[in-house]
Amino acid sequence: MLQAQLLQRKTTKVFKAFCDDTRLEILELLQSGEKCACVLLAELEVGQSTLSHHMKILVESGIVHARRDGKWTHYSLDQAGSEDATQLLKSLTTIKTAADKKYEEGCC
Amino acid sequence: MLQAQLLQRKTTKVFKAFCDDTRLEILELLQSGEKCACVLLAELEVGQSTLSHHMKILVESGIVHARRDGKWTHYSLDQAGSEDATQLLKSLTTIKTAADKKYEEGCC
DNA sequence: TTAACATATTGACATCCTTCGATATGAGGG
DNA sequence: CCCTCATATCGAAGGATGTCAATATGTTAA
Repeated sequence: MLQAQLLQRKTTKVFKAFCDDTRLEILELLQSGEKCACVLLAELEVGQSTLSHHMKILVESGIVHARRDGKWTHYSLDQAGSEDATQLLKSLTTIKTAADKKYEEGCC
Repeated sequence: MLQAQLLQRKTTKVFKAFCDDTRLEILELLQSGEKCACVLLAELEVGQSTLSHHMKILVESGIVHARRDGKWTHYSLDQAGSEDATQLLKSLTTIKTAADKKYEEGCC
């Protein structure tokens, strides 16, 4: 429901950027530098509204930066946002060797 | 359709591990060390079949390692898989400063 | 072998996500 | 002020995902 989505963690939003084939293609296109939406549209096999939807997700995740220039919007990889995502991934998957570790073998 | 899922990139599978609140909770629980499924089940507010479903996704993404011990299954963060995911994220978001960069401003 | 327990799988249902076509918004040029 | 172009938003359709209850599988102990 609506409420559930609002309560969803920001973290899931970040990683959803990488969970769709079309978005991965977009990221790969942006690896060679900033690109206009119309250029991305020409390279991809999706409709214009679909591209707009994906760009919104990418921008809101912080992975991509949007720069408006007149009628055009130029997109580029956001290095700061990407670094944040990397740190987030690392912290999620790092084992905390806490001093107060206990009950390790107490299963069931 | 079925075909579409089969053709989906392995990359999306990896990052889907981080795209659900319950799975993030599981990862956080595993940060303090290996844990039995029954322990995870006690800590989370989901049914047993749901937990099993999430553990399968986490294991198949490479982020979590499963160790079978009699009736019990112990899960832990897979450091190698996590490192792979981090590298994947980095490579997806790194700008390639290619020597043959060109047509930078050629929009539309 | 049977019973009890831990985990996995199945089927059903609701929600979420991707996609499209149609339309709205917004900017520039004539 | 209109017209055109670039992008965004809306509404609908279908596919993917998360969840549960029920059941299956597999392991240990009696």
